[in-house]
Amino acid sequence: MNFTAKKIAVLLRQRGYKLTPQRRVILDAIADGHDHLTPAAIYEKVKREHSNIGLVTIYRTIGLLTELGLICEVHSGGNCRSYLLRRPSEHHHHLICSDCGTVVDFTSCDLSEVEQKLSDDTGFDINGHLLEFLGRCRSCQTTTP
Amino acid sequence: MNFTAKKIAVLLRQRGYKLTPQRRVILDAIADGHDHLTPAAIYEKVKREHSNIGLVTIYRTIGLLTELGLICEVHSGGNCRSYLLRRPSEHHHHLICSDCGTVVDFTSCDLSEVEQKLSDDTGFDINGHLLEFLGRCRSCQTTTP
DNA sequence: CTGACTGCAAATAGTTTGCATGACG
DNA sequence: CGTCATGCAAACTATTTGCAGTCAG
Repeated sequence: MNFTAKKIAVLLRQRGYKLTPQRRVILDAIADGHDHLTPAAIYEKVKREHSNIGLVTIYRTIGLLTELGLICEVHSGGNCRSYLLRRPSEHHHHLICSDCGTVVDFTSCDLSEVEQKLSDDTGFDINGHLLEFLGRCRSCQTTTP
Repeated sequence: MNFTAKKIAVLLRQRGYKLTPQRRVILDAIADGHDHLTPAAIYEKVKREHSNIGLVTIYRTIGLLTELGLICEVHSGGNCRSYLLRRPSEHHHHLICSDCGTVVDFTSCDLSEVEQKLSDDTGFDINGHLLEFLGRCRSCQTTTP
C-alpha cells in the first residue's frame, strides 16, 4: 500500500469505519491508478488480487469514499461516471481526450474570483465546482485525422 | 412554437431531417423550459399535449439534437443527465443547487486564456469545456440550515 | 462477542435496439 | 411512393437493495 492509501486507511478508521481487506485493495487500486476509473474498471483491477470480491462492494466503497470527500467524480462526457483520488491540498481539474479517454490533471486555473462574483450575484453558497476540458490528445490527433 | 424552436426546426429541415409533430413538441418543451430537463421530465411534459408519444422518441430526438450541437448536457452531480437548449452565441455555464436542483446560467467566465495555456502544455486540441459550480441557493439556505 | 461488512441474487432505473406500421416531403 | 420516424416490447447496462453468513475490532 502506498503512502496516500495508507493515509486514507487511517482516516477511515478515525471515523469509525472498519478497514477490511476489500477496502484496502480498492483503495490501492484507486490510489495507484493514474487514470480515472469507472466502477467496472476498479472491479476488474481489483479482482486480479482478490478474485471473489463483489462489484457491490466497489459501489459501496466508492459511496463511502465520496461521502468522506476522498475521491471525486468525473463525468467523461458519456454515460458513466468514473472516480479519481482527490489529494487533499491538490485541487485539480481534468482535461479529457474524447477519443481515447485519457485524463490529464491540471491545477492552473483560479476560479475564486468568478466564484465570489457568482456568489454575490445569485446568493448561492458555493461549495465546489467541476471544470473539465474536452479535446483530443496529441496521439489521437496524429493517428486518426 | 416560439422563435428559437422555429429556428431549430428550420435547421433540422436544412440538414435533411424530417420535422414530425413529435419532434416539434419535444423542441417546444426544451425551448420553453427554463430549467434543465431530464429525458424523463421532457417525456412527462410532452405527454400532456401528445399523449401517446414514446419515451424512446425523446431519447432519439435528444440524440439528434445533441449531434447537431443544439442542446447541451448537464451533469447535475447526481446520477442522471439533463439537457438544455444551447442558444448559439450564448456560451454559458451552470450553477447548480445541490438541494433543490435549480440551475442558474451564467456567462461571465472567460476560460480562453486557460484553454490556450493547457493546449500549449499538453498538445491537446481542445474543443470544449464544462464548468459547473455547486452550492446551495438562497432559498435552500434559509429553509434548511 | 457484536455490529458493521461482504457477497450473492434479485430488483430497479436509465438507455438502447429490432421490427412492423405510419407519415413527411 | 420511398424513406425516414415512430411506438411497442424486449434487451441491456449501470446501480441499488434485501438478506444471511462472516469478520474486524
